[in-house]
Amino acid sequence: MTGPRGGMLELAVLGSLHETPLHGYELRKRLNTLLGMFRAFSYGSLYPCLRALLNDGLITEEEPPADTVIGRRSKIVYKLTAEGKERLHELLTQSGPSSWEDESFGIRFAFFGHTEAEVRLRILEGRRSRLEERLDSVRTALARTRERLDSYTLELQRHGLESVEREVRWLNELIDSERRGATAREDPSTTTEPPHVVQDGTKRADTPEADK
Amino acid sequence: MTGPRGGMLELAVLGSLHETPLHGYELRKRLNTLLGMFRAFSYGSLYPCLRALLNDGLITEEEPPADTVIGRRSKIVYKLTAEGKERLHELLTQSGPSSWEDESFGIRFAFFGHTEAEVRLRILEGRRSRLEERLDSVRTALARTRERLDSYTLELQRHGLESVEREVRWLNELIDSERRGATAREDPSTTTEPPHVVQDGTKRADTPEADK
DNA sequence: CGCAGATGTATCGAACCGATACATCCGCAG
DNA sequence: CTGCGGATGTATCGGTTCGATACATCTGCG
Repeated sequence: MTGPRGGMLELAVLGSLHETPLHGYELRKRLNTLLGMFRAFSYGSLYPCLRALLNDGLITEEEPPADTVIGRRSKIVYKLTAEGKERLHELLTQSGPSSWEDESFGIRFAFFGHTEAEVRLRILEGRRSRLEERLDSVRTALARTRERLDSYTLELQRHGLESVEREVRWLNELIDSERRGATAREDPSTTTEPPHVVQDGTKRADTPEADK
Repeated sequence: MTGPRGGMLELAVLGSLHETPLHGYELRKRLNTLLGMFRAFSYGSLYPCLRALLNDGLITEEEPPADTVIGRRSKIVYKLTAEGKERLHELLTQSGPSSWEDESFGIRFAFFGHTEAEVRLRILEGRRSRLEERLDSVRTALARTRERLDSYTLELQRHGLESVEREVRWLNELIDSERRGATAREDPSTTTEPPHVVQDGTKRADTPEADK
């Protein structure tokens, strides 16, 4: 009812504004830098989202400094409200299937610094089983139709599989790293320190509740 | 006005139906197998697209065999019309910026077997410069904000960069391969032979036609 | 028999993109 | 000083696709 606010943009915006107040243009740049190669939001979604968040009282326009010329209004700087912070915390606590899909995972990961260790682990494992599930289905489909595909299609499959296998290895390292760092100490006061990434080959632990 | 037909689904559907007539359900499976890990269309886009294509006369419902029970109508098998083939050829000839974006490239590549060598090369090179452009912008942005990012964000950036660099290397190999094979001989009559694509070790020659 | 799971067709709202349109600010060449 | 191009900045519109859902049929199996 209140506008476009079910997607990942909400988290992305609230998460960004949590650091410091920003206006739309800057917000977009920050966001797309933050997400690197994973995602790039456009104004076509950003501005409607800002309006909806404003409308719901999760963000407000920041007061301009008093020395501003009266009739002038150019930048519109947004900042989080108390309700916005609450909502952000709520979003960062969740770890449903919507956290480890392709479009969402990068965003969740980008805010791992503000996410509880337990949630981080669930998301990483969820992402991993999602990918392994996909690997399975593609591999079996490939085995059944092997000789019917032309070389280009085959090459596409091969590259795709390799890429995903690579991401799974990456996730394994991250999960190992999380587990090692997790039980070490319990200090919720400081901003959660990421346990630095170490490498190891194939690790296989069971995963929490795959799909649906 | 004719419905959802500007996207990649049109090419995907026409390209798939070019091989053999199919009904929706099977079409989707074929498509998602074809595209491997790159993409997965849903019914929510597939059926509207089929309706639009039908509406435009690019595909038709295939006549059921005469021995079908009268009142029964379950599967709806679609096949390409002459106009559809024409349109497909038109789509396969184009090579605009829309060919090398993330969502489109995989689909274009999947049908390289039916694409002219020159077009293939343009698409591969377009994709490559698109990715390099992105690498540049992320790398410079990273250099400017290096110390402001937490470890998780940094790790995300690192992984993203590595993935894209990997894809660029892949493209380089493909482009080399295309160029080598291109000037070798000139035979437009036969279905375009892919120039020596990387082979994979696993041979699985059995499994005689289990699918229907 | 009955029922679970694959097959099969279909729709709706929500999310997001790409293009586009403007307006303002600022450095700098003429 | 002027004007002009490019970055900054706000905003919308149409169109594509997803995710969830609904429902009907066919098929193997205990």
